[in-house]
Amino acid sequence: MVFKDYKIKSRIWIDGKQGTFLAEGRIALLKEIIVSGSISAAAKQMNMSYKKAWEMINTMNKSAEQPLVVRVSGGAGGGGTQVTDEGLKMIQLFEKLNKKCQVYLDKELEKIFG
Amino acid sequence: MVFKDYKIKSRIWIDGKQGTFLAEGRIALLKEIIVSGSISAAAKQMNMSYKKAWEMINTMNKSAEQPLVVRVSGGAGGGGTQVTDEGLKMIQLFEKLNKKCQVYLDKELEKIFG
DNA sequence: ATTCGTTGTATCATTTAAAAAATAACGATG
DNA sequence: CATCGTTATTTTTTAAATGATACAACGAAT
Repeated sequence: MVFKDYKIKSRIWIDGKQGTFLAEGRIALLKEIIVSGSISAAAKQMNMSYKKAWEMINTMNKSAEQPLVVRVSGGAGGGGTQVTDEGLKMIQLFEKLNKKCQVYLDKELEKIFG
Repeated sequence: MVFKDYKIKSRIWIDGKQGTFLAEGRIALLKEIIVSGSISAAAKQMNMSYKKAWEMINTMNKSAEQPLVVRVSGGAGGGGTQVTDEGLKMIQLFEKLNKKCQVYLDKELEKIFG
């Protein structure tokens, strides 16, 4: 069994017209936004610059037919960001697909070298 | 059908003790080496620096139980590099797995949104 | 022992990407 | 209309990956 010391890893993402639509980091970002209700707080939590987080959110929203988040600038508390139902659906979709892919690959490797 | 404008993409790789063992670029490099019998020629063909190609080859060989390439320095023609049978097996394994992964993901997306 | 083209190694320059910082815009609220 | 913390944008700085260059080591062949 040569392959016991090796691990197979995978990364999936979904491309749209504007470039990358969904990927691991973006999903994590969405989940942090759900918790904090703020891009800046989510970015800080993830040790990511606000700019990068904003750009991710922006391209995601542009790529999506329906926005994944709604952003409010100004107002009481300065504003904030909410993940939409569409956003929740995308999170579930991506994570389900990602998990399935991992399981499949592990099984394939096992099938070949088991 | 919301997803007709989106494409799912994937990337797989195999990690060993020394870090990345097999990945897309390394497989392509191996294949170029088969053609040319030389690291430097393969690197040039791929628009890659010799140094980077050499480092890839080196970590691959260190991670493998049996070397994927044998390198000869000096001699008639200056030397050269040959891909071993083990190397050929790894190429086949990786490409097979990669292809299967793509097919699987496309099928999964179709199953959900078809 | 000279030649050859390759592998192998080190150094420096350049380009690119990421991070950080600074600033403006926003708008409900008191 | 001043305040607040957020979103949004621009600029600057830093770090990292990449590229280029140069040169030593190698060893069969002539």
